[in-house]
Amino acid sequence: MNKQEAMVLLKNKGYKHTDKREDILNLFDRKGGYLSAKDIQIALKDDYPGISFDTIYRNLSLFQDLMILEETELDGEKMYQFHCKEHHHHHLICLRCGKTRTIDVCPMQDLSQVDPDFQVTGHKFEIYGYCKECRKKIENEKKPLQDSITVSPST
Amino acid sequence: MNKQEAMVLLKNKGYKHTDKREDILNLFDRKGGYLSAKDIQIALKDDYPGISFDTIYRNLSLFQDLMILEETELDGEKMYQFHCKEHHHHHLICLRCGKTRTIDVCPMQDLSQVDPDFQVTGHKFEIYGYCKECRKKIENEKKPLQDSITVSPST
DNA sequence: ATACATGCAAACAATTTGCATATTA
DNA sequence: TAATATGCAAATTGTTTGCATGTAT
Repeated sequence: MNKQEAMVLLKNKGYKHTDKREDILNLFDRKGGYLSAKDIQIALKDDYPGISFDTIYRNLSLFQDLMILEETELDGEKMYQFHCKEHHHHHLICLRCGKTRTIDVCPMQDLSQVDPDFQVTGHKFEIYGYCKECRKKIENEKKPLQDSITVSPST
Repeated sequence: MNKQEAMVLLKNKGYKHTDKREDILNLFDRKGGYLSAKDIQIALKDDYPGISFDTIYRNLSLFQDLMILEETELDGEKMYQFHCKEHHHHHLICLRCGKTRTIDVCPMQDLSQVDPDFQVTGHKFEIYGYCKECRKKIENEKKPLQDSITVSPST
């Protein structure tokens, strides 16, 4: 799913076009990763200084109902990204920027016989860490400190 | 970790013995699965009608700090169970009763080379569903309805 | 007696809702 | 204009905190 498809879907379903709605979808299109309600509020602050969380939440939950977005919960916060209906997969999730990278391996494939008495209804497999870009940024933030350490290499 | 060990640990660390603390640990010992703060409050209602959530939360978070309990987040609620430090593993989690069953398979073992640029710091793999006991209970709840359906098998 | 534990009330953060108003089709 | 979207304010839920009091050591 992407912004274009989402806009068409909304129109077909009779939902109205609004700038905020479009811009929220734009954010997801540009970002290509998970965003929280707060992320959206911050990102739209310039264009819509007074945008209310109600609107954001209402739209997120509408988008979720329409399968435009999919949700996960990260550290107590709901995060959304475009729904990928093409095939079942999981994600690497960057804890700093929220960007995700698809991994096609699903651990369930190897687990057909874990426990025949347990009726499986769902599963969650997520890998957390830091993406290449964020690793660089983290390194740069550390630099000044690291230098002073590197100067005195041993005791 | 179990109640006995936890009590010893608490004493050694200088924390005081209280009935509530012990009974909370008893709950985890008896249950052997995830419990939420609310679960605990309900379970202790008879013995401590006025038990406050503060106390429950404070103890849960103390227990977590001391590695007595481990936490997961299920549907926006924090859930706790005894911490298993013996070996890395994952869980089948019953969505009805919270009981867990260990599975020793870890999908990370097969994923050494997913993305060399992504620095992995953690992962989550949980399988959700219904345990044997809860499946039975769910069946029984459905029974009356099922009977009336079974009487007229076809059109 | 002293330190730690608890209850109370209040604060918090994330999210949701009712209702009046504003906006799109 | 008719239906949908938004803002406002207030409610809800899960959780945390300050402070006075209570209790285990």
